[in-house]
Amino acid sequence: MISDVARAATTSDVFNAIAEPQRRQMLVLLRAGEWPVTELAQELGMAQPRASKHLRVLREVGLVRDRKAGKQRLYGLDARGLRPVHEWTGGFERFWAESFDRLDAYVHDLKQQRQED
Amino acid sequence: MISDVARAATTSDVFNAIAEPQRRQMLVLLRAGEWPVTELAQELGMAQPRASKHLRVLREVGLVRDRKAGKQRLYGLDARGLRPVHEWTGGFERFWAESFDRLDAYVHDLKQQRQED
DNA sequence: AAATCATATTCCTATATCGGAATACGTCAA
DNA sequence: TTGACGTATTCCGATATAGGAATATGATTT
Repeated sequence: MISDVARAATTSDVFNAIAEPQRRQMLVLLRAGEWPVTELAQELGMAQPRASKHLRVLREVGLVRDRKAGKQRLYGLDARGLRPVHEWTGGFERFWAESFDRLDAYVHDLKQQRQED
Repeated sequence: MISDVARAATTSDVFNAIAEPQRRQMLVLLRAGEWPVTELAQELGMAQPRASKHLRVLREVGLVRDRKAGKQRLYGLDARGLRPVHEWTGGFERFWAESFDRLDAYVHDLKQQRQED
């Protein structure tokens, strides 16, 4: 009996995929073009199996595509999946400008509060 | 001896904080203004402790601020932390337009390849 | 102080992940 | 076929979470 409780969504969505710093680095490198696993690994200073695992996650969420190229396997970027993330955060754009004022007010209130304690 | 290996970064950064769907929903609700925990929980159909835990994560990464309001504690949005995410994904903007073409070509190649197998 | 309402925390369990090491798999060349 | 090279997978171990339930903490009112 496999309980479905505990950890809801997993690495199978883009938000989770890019939550890992090293995977983000990989995506950045891939903007320059296609890379074989080994070179990516070397560039990022990680062992090859580790690179392969991260690439697998990226592939599973569709951020990366691979194709055979002789002995090698070249990984390439498919950035379309990042668009929803960009748009989601974009929905907060007007707030992070606002936040400054609001925050100032907030901090001000806090100080008042402290003095009153 | 606490090994530092295993899971690199944790919930202590924004990317991870927003990797959780429910936390994203919270942030969206918070755009409408400040909310007490209980109402947020109810709106999202989750128990109060759960909401508190998620809010704690959001607070720790700075996406949310709270202030006392009588018996209640009102949570408010501080969207500034989302800006880096927006900008990071924005760095791929020109690629997700491109991707269509590149992908078409890719898929085309794939078909060729399959036929040759 | 006691009761009450609002929120945070703790304890426990199930699972998800990351990393390393070893190894399996695939492909090309001799 | 056998090497050799490039890449993926499997098998650990350690840790990070998420959720639930129960409980502790805070603040307000009577």
